[in-house]
Amino acid sequence: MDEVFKALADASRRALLDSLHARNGQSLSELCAGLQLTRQAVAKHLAVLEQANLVAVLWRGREKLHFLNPVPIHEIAERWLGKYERHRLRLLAQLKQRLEAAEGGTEE
Amino acid sequence: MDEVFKALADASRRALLDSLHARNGQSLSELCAGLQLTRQAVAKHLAVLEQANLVAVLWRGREKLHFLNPVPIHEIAERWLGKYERHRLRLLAQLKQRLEAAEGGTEE
DNA sequence: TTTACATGCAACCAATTGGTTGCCTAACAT
DNA sequence: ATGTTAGGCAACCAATTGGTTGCATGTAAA
Repeated sequence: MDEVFKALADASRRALLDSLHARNGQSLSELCAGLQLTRQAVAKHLAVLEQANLVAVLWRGREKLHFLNPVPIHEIAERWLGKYERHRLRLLAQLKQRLEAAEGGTEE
Repeated sequence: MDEVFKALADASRRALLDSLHARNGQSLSELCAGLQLTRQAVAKHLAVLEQANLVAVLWRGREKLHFLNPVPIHEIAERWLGKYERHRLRLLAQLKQRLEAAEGGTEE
């Protein structure tokens, strides 16, 4: 669990997760495109994500395909949010979403 | 949002959140007990948590009381769980299971 | 077989980070 | 007024981390 948090702490790694979300099962070289990083750097990041069980890999020939695993992320919330709190916060988030949709603001 | 991930990346800081989750509104000195760290180290960690809006502060006299703010944590879950839908999550879990089975299943 | 492609491994470097020590300020208590 | 308690600020150090370059390995294509 410790490794999940460390894996998520880096913006490049979160970008990799985003990329995999957009298109799952990409190879290392494919993931390199658009990230202006060395292949080796990306490979290191992917290794961290694998270690944290956030990414699963499948070898096909000489290609290493990467797949997302969102399960550990879900487990994070379980730690500090009580059951009722979770429900309450979900309602708040939905309200916030609707308000932002009405204003057109998209923010990270 | 970036600061939330970095704040959560450290085990001591997560322990502080755990402590606040167990008993909310503790002062700095109270939070120091049990963490075998210097007061200054704990103060630094709390500053990071404040910066990330994971902890809210209330001054009472010369004491600084700390409160856990669960909203950013919830937003993390909302983000990734919203993006990566649940049914794909199950497919991936199954895929990973099959991969590990085919690989010889060396468990850690 | 030869060539090109996809990835792994290792050494190395700079920047960040977690932690310490030392000193300073502010609010109580006596 | 004086001492004590709660906390802040700054300099410094060691360990970690993100990134690079260079070379090695395995797989597919010509």
